[in-house]
Amino acid sequence: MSEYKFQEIEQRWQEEWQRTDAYKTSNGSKKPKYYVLDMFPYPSGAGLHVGHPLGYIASDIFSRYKRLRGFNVLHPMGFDAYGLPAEQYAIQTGQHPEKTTTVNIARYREQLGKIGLGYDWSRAVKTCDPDYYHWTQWAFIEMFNHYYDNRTDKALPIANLEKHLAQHGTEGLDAACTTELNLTAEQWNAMSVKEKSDTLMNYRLAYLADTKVNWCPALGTVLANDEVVNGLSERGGHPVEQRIMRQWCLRVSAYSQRLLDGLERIDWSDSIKDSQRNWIGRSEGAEMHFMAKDIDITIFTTRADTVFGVTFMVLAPESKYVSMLTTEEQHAEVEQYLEQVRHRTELERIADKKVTGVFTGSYATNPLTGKNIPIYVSNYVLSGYGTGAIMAVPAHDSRDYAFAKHFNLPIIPLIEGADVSEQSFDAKEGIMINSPMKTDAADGQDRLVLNGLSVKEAIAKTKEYITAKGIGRVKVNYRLRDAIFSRQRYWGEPFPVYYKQDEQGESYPVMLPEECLPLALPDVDKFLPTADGQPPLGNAKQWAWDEVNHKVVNNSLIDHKTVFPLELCTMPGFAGSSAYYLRYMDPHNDRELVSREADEYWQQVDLYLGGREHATGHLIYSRFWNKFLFDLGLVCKDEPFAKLINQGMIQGRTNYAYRIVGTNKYVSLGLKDQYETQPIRVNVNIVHNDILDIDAFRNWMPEFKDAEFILEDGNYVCGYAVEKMSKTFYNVVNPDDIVEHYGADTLRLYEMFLGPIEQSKPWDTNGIDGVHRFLKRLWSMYDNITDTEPNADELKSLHKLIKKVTQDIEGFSFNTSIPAFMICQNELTQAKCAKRAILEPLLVVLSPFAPHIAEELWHQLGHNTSVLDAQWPEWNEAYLVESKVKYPVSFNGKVRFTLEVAADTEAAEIERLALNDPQAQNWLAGKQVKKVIVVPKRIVNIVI
RNA sequence: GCUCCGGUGGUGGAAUCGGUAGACACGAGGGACUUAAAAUCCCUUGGCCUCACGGCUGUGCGGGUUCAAGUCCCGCCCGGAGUACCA
Repeated sequence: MSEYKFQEIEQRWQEEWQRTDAYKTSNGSKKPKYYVLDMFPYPSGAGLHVGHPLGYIASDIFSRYKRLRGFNVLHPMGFDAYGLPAEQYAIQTGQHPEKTTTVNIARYREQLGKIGLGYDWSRAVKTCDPDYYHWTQWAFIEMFNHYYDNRTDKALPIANLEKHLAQHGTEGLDAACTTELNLTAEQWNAMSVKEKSDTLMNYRLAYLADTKVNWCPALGTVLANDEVVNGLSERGGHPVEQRIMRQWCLRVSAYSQRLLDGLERIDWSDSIKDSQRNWIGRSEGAEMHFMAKDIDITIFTTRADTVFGVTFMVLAPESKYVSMLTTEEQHAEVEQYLEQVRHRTELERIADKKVTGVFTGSYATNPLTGKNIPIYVSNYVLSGYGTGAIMAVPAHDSRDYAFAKHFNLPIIPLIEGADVSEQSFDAKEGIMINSPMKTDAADGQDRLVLNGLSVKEAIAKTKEYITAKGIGRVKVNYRLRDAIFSRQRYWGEPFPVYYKQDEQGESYPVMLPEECLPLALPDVDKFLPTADGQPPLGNAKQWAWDEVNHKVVNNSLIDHKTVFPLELCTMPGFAGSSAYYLRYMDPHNDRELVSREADEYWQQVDLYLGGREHATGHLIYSRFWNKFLFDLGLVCKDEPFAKLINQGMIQGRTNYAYRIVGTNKYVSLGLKDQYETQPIRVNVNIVHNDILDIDAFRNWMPEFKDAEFILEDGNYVCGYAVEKMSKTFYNVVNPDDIVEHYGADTLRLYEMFLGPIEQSKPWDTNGIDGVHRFLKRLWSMYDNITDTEPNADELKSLHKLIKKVTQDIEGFSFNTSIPAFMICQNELTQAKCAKRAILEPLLVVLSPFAPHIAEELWHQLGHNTSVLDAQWPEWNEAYLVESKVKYPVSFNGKVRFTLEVAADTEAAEIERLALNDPQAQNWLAGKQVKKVIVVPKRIVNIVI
């Protein structure tokens, strides 16, 4: 019996596949296409751990399956090469991030290759490659040159807008914008270059604006909302504070509704669609106008029905109304409050739920009751949502309630039975009362009366009323904010932007001509910000744009006439990852992002695999970016990813040893309660099945050199806990080690066997031997192959397997295929079967999971073409069926039979077969059959 | 708080449309081979009762629908994930 030499087999086939370009995909093919994509990794210095390949293995299985099914499969891989760790490393060591990144990428490719993942590396992209970011910069320029037209619901050239403004001003314009403008054509035409530039910024899809940003002092850069978690930076966990800065932004919010609607048409998990819906945060409500003397304060509310319970108003500290409404007497107090708010970091704001606020001194008139109500400023109102001003209804909003209690403001309940003595009644249900209130002036005509209506009816009626009276209008609001696109970092895509000055010396941005792209990232001697606080690109000496000669020149030549300074910020991480899936379709095209032919051939990603942590980041930005390119007519699908699967995270399984306090003695898990112990994390790589390798432990670190042990049954048993996989917990398992020990095929099978792909689970090698044994047994089956015709049992076993595996792969539940292989193998071993007609198709269905062993055995069976190009076998239902009664069970006066019959057998036929079966008749002997119930799945219940 | 997902043996997890609950694997126990060990193979393995045949019970808890419920419905408990002054 020959030995299963997996190392030799795997190395040989990996080299062979590489030599023959086995995974190269062509764009022109008569076969139907299928595009499988993994979220490309950031190549970190730590290399891959066993958690990373989970999704890659799954997508690899799926691509191989699709290929065997006759599809032309695109399965590329690349690298999201810009990122903070390489830059932080550069700051510490002076090593150029490009160098670090190149080394890390080489390491990743080697590791991925060892797992036998079949990527077409000729299509690989990396985001830091100028040939790649050429198209990131290009897309940015296009966004700058477009605005969003709400009428046609698409992006249009900014030139159209300029023409409109020149002819009609803002009259008749319905475009996504930062603030609603009211301009006449004359006003527009009279503007200076700089003024026009500023005005257009209000509409451009990529625009420069002073915005409140998340500033992270430790990282020296701003962060997008999705990069801030609980007031700390996602990377590094540093505190983040609010600052007003001039930044490039993308008008993602213009696409809110389309991003929402698109979710209906794509096959993503409910949970991730839900996250996106939540993040976009559509809410239907009403805008209403409250007058404070001659100042019109517009508010947004979803509870128009509660307008009779408004007892005060609140403005966000950043609201433009604050300065307009603050009275002389209140001025000092308001200023002090604003100052206090300004100095708080995001984290402090989240942690501190204390009610704060200040009275402006002004009053507004409730447009429905005519009553005067005080206007406050408080940071519980956000400037970025709605209009930055609210009508406060303390009886029915918990935040307003807390504020009213604190400042002793009246609380008027508006819903029958609502007890508001202790807390507000926030539920949107009940019958309205006090609307209008008894104290309201009775003008007798056309008044809004809500009493007796349900909340829902009252909202509708109020909206109708305020619209008719011109007090307000129906309005939809979105929580989704525009993406801040500038980062004060070195290691990112440079903006293709330079700054000119007008006659007054005011600067405004100008895009580089598209034919001058890519604008390459310049060299710097230091990766830190400059002494005067400029971003790291401020250190570059060659960073000025010669407008005449179209080239980057030395900064000393800047004269603001023909040579201008270039933008010092770089783009954020999501810039490069937003359209990379398009580039794989046509990676070497130097004239466009993707050719029309390539785009029309590949269309969109059919299957996308990645972690769910990108739900509100990358997966929103990509959809936005793609929709924009779709509007421009450059891509043919308005959604980038037809189907999305989120693989779960593999957590670490940390092993613990228990040191007896104050000694260098360690007690086994089962005995530890007899001592006072202190748990110590042990390197998982010196523990097998929770049993510690004592010699390895002594050699692990000097402090354990003389360690003594109290054993149970001759072994030292470790405890365990599930934690994040991390170097500091000594629980990182490197896939290379597993590959060396068990082989790539075992690793692949085992990762799939661990559980459902979408579920997070700890890495636990305790079961890996079982999977490895399966492969060894399988290997030994191929020692004696005969050409004998298979019998019915063998065919049934094989076809059961084909059916199961086919359905599993289609349904993406690979974990249940592994048992199917084991069962089949078990059945065949019992049948002493080594028949070619059985084992050949078996190899084909196994090959996506364990490609190396399948390829080796395939060749041993005499094939001289790769198993990659075999044909996926179809199962034959006829082999699976025998008509016989199984499992007669009696209970509660019934006899139940399961019949194995063909799937399309009629109910009457099933009943006949059941009653005529000899085994069934034996059971029914001497009993009166009262009723026969035939239910789906060929189950027969006979009531006696 | 809100939204979503989940709760099945000692463990990871199976169970398609409501139809034999616990597949498969690990672990554990027993056995074969071996001087011995490793490797390999075989048997047992939810709980309770029984020499056995077999029976009872059992999918977080309490109800319900159904010939039939891990699965569907109602009400709880517990765990996980996401999100949060979003008016």
